[in-house]
Amino acid sequence: MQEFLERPAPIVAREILGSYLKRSFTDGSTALVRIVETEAYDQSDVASHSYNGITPRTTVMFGEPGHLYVYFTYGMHYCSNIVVGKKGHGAAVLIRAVEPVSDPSLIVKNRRVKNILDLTNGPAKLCQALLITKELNGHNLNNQPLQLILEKPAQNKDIVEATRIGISKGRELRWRYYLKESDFVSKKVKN
DNA sequence: CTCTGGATTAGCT
DNA sequence: GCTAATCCAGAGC
Repeated sequence: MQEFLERPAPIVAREILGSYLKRSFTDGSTALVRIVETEAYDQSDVASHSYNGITPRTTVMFGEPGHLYVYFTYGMHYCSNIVVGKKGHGAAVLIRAVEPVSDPSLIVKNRRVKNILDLTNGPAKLCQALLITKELNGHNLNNQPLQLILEKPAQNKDIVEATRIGISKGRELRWRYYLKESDFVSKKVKN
């Protein structure tokens, strides 16, 4: 786990597609989801929160890989990242979309959605569905109540590489990755 | 201290 | 396609 995560963010972002997150809720239920879309950020990248070095917010990003970096944005949303790279590198992988593996009804109650496909197909949506808030900022993903379960990397032919979404700087980097066959990807590249 | 803009989303036109 | 919702981190003074 540590070795896998200690590599550069774009590599981990690509290879972590298909891995699982397991969320345990306080009522005893658990939800299993599969990561289908990610973006990479690191300190050399103007779009990254870590670009200007360690601040109160980015301390977690500069800490141990395998921990969760949760940030609050647009006055109402949380987004989740997995800290990657060696300690001190300030790199992370934003989880942009997951798809439910276990019974979706366990998490659908956390969000009001008409279409099941809208349940977890965005970085803030999946945080809402899995009840991820700043309380979990800095959480070690080896532990309850949120665990990362690594799987073998997907094949290149199943992965699409694209530009990142929602940023104004750093548009030239193609650091977004998603699984071509997933219906839960937030936004696919047009053909 | 003040100001700016954001790794978004839902709902409406 | 457009925009309101709604807060706070970070920068500049």
